[in-house]
Amino acid sequence: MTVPRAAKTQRRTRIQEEKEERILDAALDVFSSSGFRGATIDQIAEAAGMSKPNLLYYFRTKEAIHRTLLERMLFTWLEPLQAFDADGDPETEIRSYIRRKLEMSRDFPRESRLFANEILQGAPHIEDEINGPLKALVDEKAEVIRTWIKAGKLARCDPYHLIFSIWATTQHYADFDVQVRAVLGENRAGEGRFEDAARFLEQLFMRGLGISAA
Amino acid sequence: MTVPRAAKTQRRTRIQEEKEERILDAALDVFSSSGFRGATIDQIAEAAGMSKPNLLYYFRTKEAIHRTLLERMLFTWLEPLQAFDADGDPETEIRSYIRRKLEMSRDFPRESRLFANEILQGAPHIEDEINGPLKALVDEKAEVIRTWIKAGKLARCDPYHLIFSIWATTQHYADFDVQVRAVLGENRAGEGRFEDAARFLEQLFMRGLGISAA
DNA sequence: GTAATGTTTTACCAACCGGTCAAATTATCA
DNA sequence: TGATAATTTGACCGGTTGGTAAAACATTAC
Repeated sequence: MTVPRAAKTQRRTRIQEEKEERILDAALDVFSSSGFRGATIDQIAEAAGMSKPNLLYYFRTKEAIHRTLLERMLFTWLEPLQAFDADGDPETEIRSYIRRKLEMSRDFPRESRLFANEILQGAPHIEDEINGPLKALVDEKAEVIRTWIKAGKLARCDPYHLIFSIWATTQHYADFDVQVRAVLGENRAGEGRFEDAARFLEQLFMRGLGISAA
Repeated sequence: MTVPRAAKTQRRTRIQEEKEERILDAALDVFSSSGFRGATIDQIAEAAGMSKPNLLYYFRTKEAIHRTLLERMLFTWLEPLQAFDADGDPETEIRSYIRRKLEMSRDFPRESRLFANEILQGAPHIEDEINGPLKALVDEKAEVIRTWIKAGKLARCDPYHLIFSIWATTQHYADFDVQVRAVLGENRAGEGRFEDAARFLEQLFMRGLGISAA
């Protein structure tokens, strides 16, 4: 008996902590490469090195694992945009935003793919977050960009599509990694590809937005 | 008896033609929003308005449907890049490439998502196409871009990352449609969003690549 | 019209899926 | 140490899944 399944808000054993972490890590592997429906508990359990019932002792359902992963991911995912500072100057802010997003694609590709999978399938599990907090945050930062434009610090452009294009270009290196590697070939697909991408994107956006050339 | 299942290269009945088309259309719906593993034959059959065994009379396996869709899609998908003309001038070529890719995101979002799903999951079914024809095509066009740069018609930049960034920004409007709509809100998420995107992207790339301002 | 061919349906199967249960095992702590 | 609570396991269940078999039904060609 004893129903500590997935923690009762308090009192988490060392084992609980450890196993839950292992499950989430394994689940991130599986969900990010198969989507929610395509993933099976057995796959996750095997990747985590435990039996299915044992896994279900820590997370009651497949959805519970998925939900936990999405919550964690969303937080870190939006952090770089949070950092966007209205008082900073556009060049620094945009340049470092691109850089941070690119670093996230490099260091957390599975999280990026988890998110991509979720959105691709219509965001059934994070509809509220998308329509609520995420939209609010983007609205806020779009306003910041607009003030920069009004102050003549930035070429006139649609701030929403600017944000979309930064998301798209940076996340591409995580979500379409297989394609990027294949196209670049063995010589150029090493870790250096992120440096190359950073150089290209910074130039593109700096010049494209009428900021001093890169 | 009679084993015409999925066509014996010749002699296709009107009914065959018609039903296969209906199946592929339904399958595109399902695969593009659930991925290969997440899709079920039953879902496809229901969407196509026929029984599962009936569907399996036309396509022997789930994989056969998926393979057919991917083949068709890849052809149309790469066509715009094919059109990239070395003798044209960079401004026209790049501008119309962006425009065509954006139109494809608008008119064939399901195809875009089918492709995105496949790449996200590691491209298990189109590995060969990616490493072969696709890479070759990109290599060829990257060379075209390089000659433009050498001729001083374009700012110096990495042609591969240029192509990636066009792919990423345009396909974003199909693959991340749910997010785009949510962020833009009801007022600005109408069909006009593609016009806005086109305007923004053309400006970004034209200026970013050192071509006359948009 | 009838025979051959093409199409659809009903019934079915074995494997897999998410999840439960109760018993067995292990860790914790007084 | 022993009692108690935490963890792990194997056996199991009902529903779903990809796919088959065979017969009923429809269409076409002669």
